[in-house]
Amino acid sequence: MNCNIDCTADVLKAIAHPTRLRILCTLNLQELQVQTLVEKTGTTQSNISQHLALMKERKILVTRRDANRIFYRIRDPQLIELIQLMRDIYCPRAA
Amino acid sequence: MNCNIDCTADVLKAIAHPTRLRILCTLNLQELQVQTLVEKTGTTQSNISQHLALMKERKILVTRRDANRIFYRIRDPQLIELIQLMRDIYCPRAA
DNA sequence: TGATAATATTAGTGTTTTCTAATATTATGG
DNA sequence: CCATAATATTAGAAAACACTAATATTATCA
Repeated sequence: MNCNIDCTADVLKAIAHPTRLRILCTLNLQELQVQTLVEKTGTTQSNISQHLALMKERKILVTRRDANRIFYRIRDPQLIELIQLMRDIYCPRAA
Repeated sequence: MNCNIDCTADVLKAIAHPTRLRILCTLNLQELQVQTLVEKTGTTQSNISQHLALMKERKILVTRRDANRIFYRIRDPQLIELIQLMRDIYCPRAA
């Protein structure tokens, strides 16, 4: 009956934000550098960097450094399925 | 590539709260009246009522009236599986 | 009908989150 | 070493959220 409530709520909160969801959907199964995510999401570098840090802290994302670039990717690919399932149930596509 | 970002984020946000998650885990597959949820979660009636309303608005919960009691249940049972999967991936049990 | 039980709503306040702007850090190549 | 590119950090203001306390609504039953 223990649902690890606080921890689970914390992780959910970390993905429950439009910009962070957009980052996750953009990443999908590939790894991308910060600059690419900035361009694709249309917000500032600082803003993206903060959202990335938040998700990295919670082990949602992992990084790899290559020279002075940092590549981010989703640690557990199941997360994408989870998000899509949530969308299918609660946000059915219009037209 | 469309993830229905804003809608999905909104639903996720609605479940990403310790009290609301506790309500969902308490409900699980049964229906319960408000008073029962108040007792099991240990917060105030007003507080529970507000959280319930929020989840009902987003179609996460549905209600049934019986006399002057309102019974709440989770609309889509898959949600429970989703939450448990999230917990398994990100919040592995200690001990 | 009037008292009571169950639930919902509202208003206000305190806390948390989010964003922006400025600045710092790290690594590279010339 | 210096200029530059890529990323991270910080501080502060604005917005969103959550809680409490008080009150309203709805339905029952004596």
